[in-house]
Amino acid sequence: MTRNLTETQQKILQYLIDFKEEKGRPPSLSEIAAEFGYKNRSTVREHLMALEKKGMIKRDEKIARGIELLLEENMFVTRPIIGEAAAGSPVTIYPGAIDTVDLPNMIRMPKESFLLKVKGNSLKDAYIFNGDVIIVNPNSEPINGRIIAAVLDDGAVVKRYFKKGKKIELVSENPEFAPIVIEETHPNFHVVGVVVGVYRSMDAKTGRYS
Amino acid sequence: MTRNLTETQQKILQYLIDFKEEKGRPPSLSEIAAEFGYKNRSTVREHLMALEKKGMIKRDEKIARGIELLLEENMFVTRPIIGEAAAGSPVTIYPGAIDTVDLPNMIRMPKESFLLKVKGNSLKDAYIFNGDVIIVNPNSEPINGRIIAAVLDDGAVVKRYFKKGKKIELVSENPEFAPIVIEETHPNFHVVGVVVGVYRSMDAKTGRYS
DNA sequence: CATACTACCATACATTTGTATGGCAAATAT
DNA sequence: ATATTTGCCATACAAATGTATGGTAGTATG
Repeated sequence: MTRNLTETQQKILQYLIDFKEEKGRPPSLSEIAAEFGYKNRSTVREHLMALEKKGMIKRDEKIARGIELLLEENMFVTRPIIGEAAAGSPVTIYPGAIDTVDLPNMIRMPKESFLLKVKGNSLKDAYIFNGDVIIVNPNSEPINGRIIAAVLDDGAVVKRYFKKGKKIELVSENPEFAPIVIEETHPNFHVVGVVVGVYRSMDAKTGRYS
Repeated sequence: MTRNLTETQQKILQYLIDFKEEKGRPPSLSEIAAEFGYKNRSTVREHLMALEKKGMIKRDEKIARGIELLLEENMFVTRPIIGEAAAGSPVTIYPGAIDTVDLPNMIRMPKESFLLKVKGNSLKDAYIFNGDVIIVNPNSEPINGRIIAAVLDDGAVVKRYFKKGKKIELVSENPEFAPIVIEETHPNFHVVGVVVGVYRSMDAKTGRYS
């Protein structure tokens, strides 16, 4: 029966997802009503029943906040990749999502973090390869020796970070590229975040990237 | 004030985590009481207040299921690794967790999947290295060419899977190891799951694994 | 035109849920 | 030995929450 959702239903479903993501629990009928300006919980209930009928949620009747999101049962969740990163030559980070990657359900983005898809094999000495997805956490402080993503002048770089006095050294994993040394106060340098992990999907038929 | 938790408090905290993991929402006082055989919600409330005082949870007072797990606010969530896997030589998968890995918060296990830590560099031709964590999905059907984890006789193998007629060929990424060929009906062969991804934490100071 | 669906409201009701206070027994600390 | 903490219970209460039924309006659908 999974017909298309009406506009209202879509908005409510989105709210259910966002609310749960943020607060860690589903909203109550009252909370949904307040969000959408409904003066009545019954209205909300009807929408929820519609969403249930269409297979988007499962309601635990009689139970407070008994809303289960069936979307989350999927094994894979599609997440946006907001740019591409290469080690040697800077690559622009696009403002919007340019690509998506299917991450296992277990992989859920904290709102702050984002993904970059690695282009080329210039990071191979750090065991990061073409097509890998790096997880960047913008809230981590850069620590000497950690791999960071940064904006430098006209593009983005992914390099190992070393702060030495008032100078910052950005070292590529690939010895072919000489370290970049800049002043701490460099006007067009901004650390985007620390690379906290690498994820590689095994979806590809071969699992190889060459 | 984060003193050590009493035994009861630990059990309740664990229940909060498990419940939320499974049902997608925190439990109510009644549900906790039922679980532990308390005839009274006040008892539960006292334990929750103790947990809050000790900084383990945050309660949204007056709100149904207003229990926030402060553990989950952390950027990293500790997940159990249930075994170690090498490409060449089979390694036992232990029944319980033998080790843990800190995954970014974004990485949350679907109940079905599990993690294996890779030992040695024998999978290096698949760009999987010592210390990497592979994500195994037991519900995926093995497809020719995919890397699978399987139990063979006395241990576990992680190899590329090829089914050719009534024979199954398990190919190591490392050419030093000859392919294993078994009958489809081999009594002690069981596919554990398909390797759907690889995760590598960048926690290590250097980010290198050698 | 009649029918069905969507979207909202009002009112009423029963449960669930969290809160509050007081009491009791056993273990632990001073 | 006396106080404190821990762990549990009983009872009562108020608010939050989900349910139920009936009503109005607009818009599609046949």
